[in-house]
Amino acid sequence: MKLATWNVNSLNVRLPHVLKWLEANPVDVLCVQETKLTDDKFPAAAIEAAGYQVVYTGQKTYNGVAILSRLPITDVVKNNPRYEDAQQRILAATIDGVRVVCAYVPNGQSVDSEKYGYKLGWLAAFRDWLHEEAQQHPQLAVLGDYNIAPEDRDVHDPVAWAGQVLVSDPERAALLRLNELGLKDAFRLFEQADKSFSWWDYRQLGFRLNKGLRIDHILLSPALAARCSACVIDREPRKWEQPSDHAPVIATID
DNA sequence: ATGGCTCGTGTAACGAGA
Repeated sequence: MKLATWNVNSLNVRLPHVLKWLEANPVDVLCVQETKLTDDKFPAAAIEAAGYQVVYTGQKTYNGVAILSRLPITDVVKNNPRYEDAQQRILAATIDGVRVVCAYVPNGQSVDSEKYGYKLGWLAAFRDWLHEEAQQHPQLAVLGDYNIAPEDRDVHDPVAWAGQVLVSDPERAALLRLNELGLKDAFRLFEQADKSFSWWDYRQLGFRLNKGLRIDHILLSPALAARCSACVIDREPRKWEQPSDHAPVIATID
């Protein structure tokens, strides 16, 4: 079973990229973030024609998440039931015995903004809810755009980024509290090349100079981590015309 | 240097992303 996550930065613009990528990478599950589409505009028919079932929850202009699956999807939950939030950032579903959570963690904008406080509060509530999910579902995978680079090795220039949003200590501590639930970063279960990133700024030749961050993650419960045999970032679609600024991350579960 | 891209909105700049 292959599970993937990809922040597409507008599914309206990126639907052709998603379909092309799925054709070359027929993963079983793809979690998508930043669809930026209300549900009435979601391109469900095109995705189903490609052989995927899909569930989604979106809003106008911002946020929006979806789960695409080749296998039946059951027990769908939209948003964190413990946290009142108008922003559409979470979907959970059970697929082939695995509880899959698709998450778009708030960006935070900057450490001195109100949005940063929202991000930390959101993450605390996310942790509390995942604690329950982990107890109910031993086979738990939490995939998404976390908007946090866990360590300095996940940052192209740790000195320039020190203390900034996506990298700051409180954000990293919030991510560690998810790890304390037993959730492991699938990417770090394996040897990886130095300077492996999942996002590159559109500006200043960010991708060409590999000035990136690793902020998209697949966290696995202990039972799933034990079944995981690979985790990779696919840089290929970042090279395509009109790309998303994020690359997909894929975990293989045996 | 608060710039540099890209997207949605809406049809001109502007907010937001990361």
